[in-house]
Amino acid sequence: MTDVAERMAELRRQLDEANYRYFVLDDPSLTDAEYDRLLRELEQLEAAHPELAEPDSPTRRVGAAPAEGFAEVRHEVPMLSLTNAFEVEGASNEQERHREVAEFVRRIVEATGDPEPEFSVEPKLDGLAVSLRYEEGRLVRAATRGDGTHGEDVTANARTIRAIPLRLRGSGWPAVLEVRGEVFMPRAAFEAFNARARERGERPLANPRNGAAGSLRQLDPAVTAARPLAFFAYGVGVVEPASALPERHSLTLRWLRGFGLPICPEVDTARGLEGLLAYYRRIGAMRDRLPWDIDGVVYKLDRHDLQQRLGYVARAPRWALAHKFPAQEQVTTVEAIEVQVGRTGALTPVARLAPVAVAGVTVTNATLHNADQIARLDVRPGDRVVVRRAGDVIPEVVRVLHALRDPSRPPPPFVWPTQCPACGAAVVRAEGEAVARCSGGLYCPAQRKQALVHFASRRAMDIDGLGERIIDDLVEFGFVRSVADLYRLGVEDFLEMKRRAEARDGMVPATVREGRIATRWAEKLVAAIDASRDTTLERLLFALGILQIGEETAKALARAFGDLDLIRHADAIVLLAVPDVGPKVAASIAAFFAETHNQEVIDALLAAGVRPRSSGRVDPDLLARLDLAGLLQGAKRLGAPLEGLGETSIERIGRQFSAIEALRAAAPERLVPLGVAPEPAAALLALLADPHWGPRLSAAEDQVRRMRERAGAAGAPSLPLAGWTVVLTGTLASLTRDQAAGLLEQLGAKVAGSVSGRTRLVVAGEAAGSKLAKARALGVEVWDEARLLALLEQHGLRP
DNA sequence: AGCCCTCGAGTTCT
DNA sequence: CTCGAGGGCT
Repeated sequence: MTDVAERMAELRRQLDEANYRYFVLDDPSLTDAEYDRLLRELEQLEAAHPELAEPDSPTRRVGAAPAEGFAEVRHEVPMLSLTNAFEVEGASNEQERHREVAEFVRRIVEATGDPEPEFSVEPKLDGLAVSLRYEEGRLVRAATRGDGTHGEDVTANARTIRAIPLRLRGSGWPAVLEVRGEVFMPRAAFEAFNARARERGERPLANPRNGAAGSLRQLDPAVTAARPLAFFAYGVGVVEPASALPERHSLTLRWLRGFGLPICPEVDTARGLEGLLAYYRRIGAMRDRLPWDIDGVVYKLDRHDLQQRLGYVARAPRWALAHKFPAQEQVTTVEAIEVQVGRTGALTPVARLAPVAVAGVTVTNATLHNADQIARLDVRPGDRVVVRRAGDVIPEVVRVLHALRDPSRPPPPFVWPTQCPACGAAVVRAEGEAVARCSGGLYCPAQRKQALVHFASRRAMDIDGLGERIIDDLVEFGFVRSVADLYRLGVEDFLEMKRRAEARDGMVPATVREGRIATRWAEKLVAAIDASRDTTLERLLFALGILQIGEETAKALARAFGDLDLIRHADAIVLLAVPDVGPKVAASIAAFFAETHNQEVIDALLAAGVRPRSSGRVDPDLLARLDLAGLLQGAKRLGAPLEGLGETSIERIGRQFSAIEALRAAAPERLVPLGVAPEPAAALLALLADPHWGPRLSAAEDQVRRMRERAGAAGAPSLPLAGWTVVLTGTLASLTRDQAAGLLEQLGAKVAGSVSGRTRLVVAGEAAGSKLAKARALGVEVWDEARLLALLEQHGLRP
């Protein structure tokens, strides 16, 4: 019993503290979810042990006393709080999951005798509740809720909110009307406000709710006026004469709207439990698309006379219920901060979290991105943190609850490692770059493993079943060092690997017990590896894991050269002629192929029977760009010392000379008639004599010559959509987006993800959204699916 | 020289 | 999905 009493005291202390910080200081230390959880625990304990309940318990009041600086206002008709209902986690069916709502409806059915009572339903906005008093149609006072009976006078601030009318419209209003509603900050306004604040170097608001609450409690109304606040009315307080009030809540809202008061557009009515839950689901589904933050929906028995009959429990009406959505933010503890090593050696800090349920899934990890982010958040092992699922998918640490740190023993700050946690190599962070990298390269086991995972992944070599777990073991037991080793593995190798893994994990050797199944598994893997031998050049290029080479650049390279052999021996000068390849990317590719080890791996892959399919045809546009001028231009972009030699000069020189050799043999005087000043001319000839650049340019020229020979005189037939940038939007009926993109590319088009000035065509399927709108705004040509199919048909392509 | 767009890379959980 | 940075256009 003492334990229970202590726990209750602790809960009361925590809740009081949270109230104080939230209501008085506007600096919350707990999330709503955390606060609600503590409050409910205390409620349950008080219900189970009424003798230990205290009259001033946080469960008996809505908020803390008003802060100094605002006059106190007494609410004649108290501003009520609502009973909250939450989803029951892990419930097997709808009824059970919404048990509290079902009980709410059942009680009302019993009390009213109506088997399907009618409710007024509305979204529960996340803002600040206020009461607006209108006398003779004029706004005379605005007050915050405070503790429900005493609030703060915020008239001056409320008057600055444009959504709040200073005078009621029309003439049918009662002599005294108190309007209850929510002041909030629409999401877009919040984003815009913060963007501006950041531009000016001011502190951005933490979230729209705090933005609203903080703004209304500014002592200087000018500050409030600058904040983009909005208001929705959802009820009434004092109404004189009382007879003016309509008979139903839904009619009351309409009545208020008639006076020029904003009402939430999603307000509706619903019948019975099924009607309420349907509304809950409908609003829940559109939650992310709504322009304001909501944390649930509110159900109110529609008829006022029936409301009267049901009455109140403490401060909460029995005729209304707030049905809350599962929390999207939760508080948990950082158990450790670890550093992961990625495929490229990038070091990423990850917070290991005490497991916590956020919007339906259990979260245990959250990325911290990089050192800057850790510094910005000031997150340390042991900290209590607010976790959110960003975009409802990837968990992220929103902020650290620094107030909850024990000031006498603050946790030690996270120290960035100087050595790679996987291989011990030095950690380097290039100047001006956000990421730190392990310098171990392929000697680092973590990088090697990730390189293998990438190689096998779906968009690369697509080796089905070869996931991270298996690759870990293959590397650990020495079966595989490079990607080429995969093609040497047999069924027995996989079985042996599994036996060792099981022995290591101290498991019953299932391989032995379930020999058949294990053998089937190994055979499948070997077959999947075998199947990957038949691949395309672009997939293989992507799979190699060359820094800066993703799917798109791999595709561009494959399309331009049409042959692996040309690419793996190409100089950066030649690579630069590929569209979307600039100096950095070209250098990265050349550096990769300059490594003997990488060339050996490619040889081993080819020897193992990997056959990258490719057109075998050099893109004529590429060759066109690789004339003498193109080569010189490329050398200049790669840092060759050709200051003062402009583009037009290079063009002229290229037209005048047939080849590098001819230029090298030329006297400087021959360049002068071309309009080239003496110094740049000398610089150019010096470059050709330079022991590094001279031979390099000649070699590049040789490469281009070989490519020309290979291309032959035929020349490529031009494709119907060559040079077109096409964007797909909406859902196509007869083919997937990927298929459509593939077919369009076969016609020579470049398929982009978003509409811009460069877009030549938009293909719009069903339910096309913003991209279509933007295309129309920009006057971009728009096709429907039928038109696309007709074009494909015309060129012998079928979905 | 500066801006806009696109691409690459990393991330979570079922 | 989000960030950062590379590439190319104005």
